[in-house]
Amino acid sequence: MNKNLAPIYLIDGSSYIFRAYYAIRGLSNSQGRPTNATYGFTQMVLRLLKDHSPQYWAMILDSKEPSFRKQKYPKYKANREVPPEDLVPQFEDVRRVTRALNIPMLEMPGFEADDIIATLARHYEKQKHPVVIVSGDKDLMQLVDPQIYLLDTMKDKEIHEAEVKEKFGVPPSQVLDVLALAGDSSDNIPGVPGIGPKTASQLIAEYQSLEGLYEHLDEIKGKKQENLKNFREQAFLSQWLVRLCEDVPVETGLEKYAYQEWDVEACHKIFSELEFTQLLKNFELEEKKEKSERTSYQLIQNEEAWKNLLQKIDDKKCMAVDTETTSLDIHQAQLVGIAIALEAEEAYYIPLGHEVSDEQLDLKKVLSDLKGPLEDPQVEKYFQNYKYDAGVFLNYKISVKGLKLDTMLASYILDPAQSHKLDNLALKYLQHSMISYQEVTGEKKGGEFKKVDLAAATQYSAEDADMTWQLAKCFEPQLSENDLDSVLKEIEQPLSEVLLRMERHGIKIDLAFLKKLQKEFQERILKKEENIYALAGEEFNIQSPKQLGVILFEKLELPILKKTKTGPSTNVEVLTELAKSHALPQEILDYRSLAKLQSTYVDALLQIAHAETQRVHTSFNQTIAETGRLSSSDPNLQNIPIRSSDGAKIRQAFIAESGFVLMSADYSQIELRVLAQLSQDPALIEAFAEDLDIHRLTASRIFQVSEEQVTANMRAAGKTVNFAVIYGQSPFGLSKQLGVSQKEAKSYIEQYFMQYQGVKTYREKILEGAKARGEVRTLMGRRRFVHEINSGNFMVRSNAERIAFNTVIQGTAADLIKKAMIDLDRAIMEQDLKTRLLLQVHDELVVEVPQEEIQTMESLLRSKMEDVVDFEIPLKVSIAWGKNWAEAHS
DNA sequence: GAGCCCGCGTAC
DNA sequence: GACGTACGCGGGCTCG
Repeated sequence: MNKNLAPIYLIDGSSYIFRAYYAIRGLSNSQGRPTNATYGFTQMVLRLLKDHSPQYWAMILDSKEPSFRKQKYPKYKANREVPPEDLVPQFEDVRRVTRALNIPMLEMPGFEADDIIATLARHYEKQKHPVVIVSGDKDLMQLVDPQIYLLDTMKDKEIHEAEVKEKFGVPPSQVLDVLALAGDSSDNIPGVPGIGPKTASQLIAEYQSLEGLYEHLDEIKGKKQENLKNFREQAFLSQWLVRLCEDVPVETGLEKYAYQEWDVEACHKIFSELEFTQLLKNFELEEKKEKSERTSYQLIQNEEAWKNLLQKIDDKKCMAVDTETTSLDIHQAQLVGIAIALEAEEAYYIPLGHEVSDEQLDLKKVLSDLKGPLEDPQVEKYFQNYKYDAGVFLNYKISVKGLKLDTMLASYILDPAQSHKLDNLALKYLQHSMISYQEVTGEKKGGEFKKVDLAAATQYSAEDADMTWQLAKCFEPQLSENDLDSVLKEIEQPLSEVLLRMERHGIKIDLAFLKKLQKEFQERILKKEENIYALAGEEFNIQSPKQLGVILFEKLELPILKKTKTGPSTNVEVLTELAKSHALPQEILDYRSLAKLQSTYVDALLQIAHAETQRVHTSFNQTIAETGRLSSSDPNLQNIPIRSSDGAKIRQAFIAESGFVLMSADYSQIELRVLAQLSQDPALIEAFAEDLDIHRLTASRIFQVSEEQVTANMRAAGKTVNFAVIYGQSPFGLSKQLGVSQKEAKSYIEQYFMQYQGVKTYREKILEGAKARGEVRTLMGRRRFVHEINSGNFMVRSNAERIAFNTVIQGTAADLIKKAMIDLDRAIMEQDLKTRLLLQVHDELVVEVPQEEIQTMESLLRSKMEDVVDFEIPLKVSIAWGKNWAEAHS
């Protein structure tokens, strides 16, 4: 191939439309217009453009008119005659996209796309101009030669002569006859009965061609010969059908296929119509520069401008605020600048720490001027992620008050499943595509904002504040229309202030103890490792399920009990079973649990604890869990081990400051109590009213024995079933967990609902409401959409039903503890106590209490948690304390 | 080397 | 296919 010339790319558009249609299912815009094929097609073209930047190209499509093949042989492609109903309108969309992208488009009545491709390919081949056929279609492989190859963009594969030979066993020139002989049921190419692709390849490889084969028909044995003889005509008809026409009357001047820039306006129009939002975003990058010049954000660089801005803030008493800092880690973050919006499209940027020679106001001066309004609750504020910006200001001893609305929290409350990032929200709710941080810092990653020049920084940062303002104005009516005001204003927003304090305070780690533990674990891990290598007879990476699989299932020939997507499973369940027949699996299990504790907890905590203070500062994420729970990360302190004895050692490393204790308050069975209250099931209500052992009660009811007759095993089963109900577990899942038959598990579930009729009707009521409204709500009005609840697919629907029911229970429990945190925090502030809230673990609060406040806090925790709502069902809290977290569990 | 998915395991 | 909600580790693959 002549590598000095830019090849011409001939795109087999029609085949891509079909491939995209079948590969992507169920994509449509909000009007229900199908877009799957168009989307896949467009993606392919853009990918081609990005990866190969063709200088010459053409989009070749099938004509709507029947081809010459069809006229001679009506059955040809008969089963493809009527394309699926939801594909039909997409043919025109594909043409519009092609026109918008300014790709030369070719179609010719009476010919198929393949014929046009063959014509052009042969034409340029003769001129020694390289050709790339963009297609995965095997019929086109007959065209491959030194000057021509196929590019399958979906598989990202180039098909040259060698690949063709590998696939068909013959060179490209003979592919035609292999295809003819083998036939193709999807195109109604008859071929010869009894001869498939394999046999066809062999025969053509041996006799070079169809003609050659028939000359030597006598050499073929048995049934094959008979079929070849009987279907000779059909074989040559097939050959005619498969052979591509190479003289379609099309334009061949190369200049006609030269690349041209796309039509931005047309692209914008069609992509908006089809709602290709991601693509739109790319296109809007183009327009953005103009736009950002139009909206004039103001750079505040001198005293006069600053005084003016302060005056305006004082007049309006309402602003959106955003900070730029040196780090996302709040403990490192130093201010680089502050952006303030006072109206839609009216925003200001105050640079304070840029590394430029331009004039900047003095940081101290600006902060001392701004402290008043920021701390004034009468000056209303909008933030995107208040917790972060307020934390930054707290680094400068400014305690922000007057949070009116946090757009991130509002987004979470409106739809917890959506993205809550500012740029995504601006695109979705304001149809505005924002400048990205990367664009502004001009670096792939880790770009530093303080190095950005002031003009660019103003455009970027003021836009953040502007969008925050505009989104807040957009969300306010939506929140009240959907009765979501109170959960935002009374739960999430106040909570974010509590969480900010918790995160900043952190929890103390006994580093010396943890280092000893690290050493102990390390030694035990090494010993296990030696045992494992001895038992396996070789060294391998124990942490690689793949390598472990080879040892267990190939070398030792242990049975494969379960498979994952990628190979045999080696999880606890499997290894526990295998441990009965071999010593190695148990050793692996022991190794794994130690290695897990070591890497996930011991190493990580030592790594992340601040050396001077010995404290770790988790992030409590408020907008992640779709049920309304919090999540914790960096590090995650909501999954510190408790069950195993080694795991519990890790809890000992969480300690109180000297003179303090750690106190933990646990809600007892909060979710079951919520279930009892919401369902009003009489048996559950009575059980909790009398403080019975609920798991024992459930056991006695599902096993139909008296409570005294319930054994420890039965109680354990009762407990499992109680949880199974909350999670919506199926008989299959329950049976696996309990180790009983599916039939048995099914009877437990049935018994449960029989015995607790109130729960049964309540569940039905929730599902009914969910089906009618497409959403569920918690006690405090927190909403979660469950669109899939009306799906025709059993599995999808069942999943939605589990989500619906579980969300009401789990989410209500989350509401309760969140409210308790707010109440508790308020009481601590009002009474000016030294106690600090440190952690929340879904149904548990951990506080650090000075010795002299132990009694006070025990009763305060109890009252704030137990009295958080007025239920008929009593809420019960168990409290314990000690010098570390392990001791703080009773 | 960064970024992502997978398998696995920890919590409630 | 089968239990709701999370986070994060190490392995291993892809891509630049």
